[in-house]
Amino acid sequence: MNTAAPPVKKTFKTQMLEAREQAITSSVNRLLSEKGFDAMTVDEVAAEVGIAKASLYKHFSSKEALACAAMVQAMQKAEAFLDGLNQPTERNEQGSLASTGIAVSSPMGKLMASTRWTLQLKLAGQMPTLPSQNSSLRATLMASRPYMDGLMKVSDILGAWIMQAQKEGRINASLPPIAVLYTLFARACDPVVEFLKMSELHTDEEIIEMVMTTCFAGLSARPAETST
Amino acid sequence: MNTAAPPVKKTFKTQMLEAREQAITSSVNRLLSEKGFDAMTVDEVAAEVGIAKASLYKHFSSKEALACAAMVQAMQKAEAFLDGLNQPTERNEQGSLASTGIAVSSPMGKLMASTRWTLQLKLAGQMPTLPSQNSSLRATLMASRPYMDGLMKVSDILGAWIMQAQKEGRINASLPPIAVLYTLFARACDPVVEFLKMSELHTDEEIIEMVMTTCFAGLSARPAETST
DNA sequence: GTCTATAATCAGATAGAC
DNA sequence: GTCTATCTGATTATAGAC
Repeated sequence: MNTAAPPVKKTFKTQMLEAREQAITSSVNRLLSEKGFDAMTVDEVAAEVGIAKASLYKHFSSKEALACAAMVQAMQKAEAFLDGLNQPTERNEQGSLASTGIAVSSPMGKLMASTRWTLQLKLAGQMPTLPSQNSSLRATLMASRPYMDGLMKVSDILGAWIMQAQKEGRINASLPPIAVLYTLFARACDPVVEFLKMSELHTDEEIIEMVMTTCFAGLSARPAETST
Repeated sequence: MNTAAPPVKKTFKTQMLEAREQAITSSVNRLLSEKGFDAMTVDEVAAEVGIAKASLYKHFSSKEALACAAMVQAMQKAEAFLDGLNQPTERNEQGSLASTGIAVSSPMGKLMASTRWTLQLKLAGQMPTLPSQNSSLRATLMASRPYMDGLMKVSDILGAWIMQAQKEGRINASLPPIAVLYTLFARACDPVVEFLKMSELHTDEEIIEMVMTTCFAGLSARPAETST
């Protein structure tokens, strides 16, 4: 069948389009991470991408849609990472987290790896922070199928790990899974990371370790853990 | 001496002024807590207070100054609360926190009481949330003596408790005190509280207990605590 | 689809009467 | 000090040529 030719051309044009849009969402992602939705202006986005503002609006119908696309992309990246943790690779199967007896392949290990990944992304300035309060963006996100789909998939994966980790006695079983889930999500916009970064007293790795500690072990001193 | 009369009148006028400004900061406080600095408009503030926008500007020179006044007030309230915990009242001396052996009068007990108070205020919609990213407001706050004074006093009090609690083996001594301080401050803008509140699955008290648990005990299951 | 130029809107701030 | 009415600037969004 020679129906192959037209699709090829279409694919090329589509690829060009997607590459441009990819460049846009990438810039939006950075700006969103740096200053947040309200402080980010469409002019800045256009300037950073290197195209005219009007051209932006040919790709995205509003500032909210722009931010939404970036959030969707971030969500899909997260989903891909979580899926990767569920793939039994050699690294995942054999690794164990430093100074704990927790295997990377265990539900608890995956939760910790996910959290660490989130913090790394945030410190690298690649984690778009949605203002928990802004309503116009929230409305757009809630109405976006791709975003909500991604959010649900991520929630499902994490939720399953949380419940497994609770059964295995790793996560405090007295906490509702939803509370654990929200607490993990909240690491994506934890101001402690920024504050510690601004203080310039610690390396990124140290900051991550500290936040991981407060997140999983809490502020209280821990009695010696029972060996595993 | 009959120099008493003029001061009386002046005091009265001052009181009127302060009462009005108190009403303004109170409204700002509520709006700041509800929607944040960016989403809050000066028109809304004027409407809620019940005066014209121009009148607002007779009291405060800018939107930032408006928010700053509210933040200062909140900070002073916090300072007063912390001071109260340091006063040896009967309640403080004898109380002990439910289901733990931690005395309210101990440094750890005071830290937990402070955190609980913060969460209660937040749930009551009385905790003005400063956007960690907004720069114009941050600049104003940094330049405000009353705010910075309050911030430092609060930080000093909490910092002292933190170091004492670390010496007593209550707070994880491997965490830098500043990281602990930031982590406690962050409870004032913890999105987990809002998320859980929105889910409508839990009472305010339950939400507070969950956040207190994740904050101090962490997400991980804890082995049986050594008795105290 | 990209551009320049411009419209439209909204919100912070002010003028000037009372 | 408070008001109404207005200014000003910034920002989102679009018109129309190419």
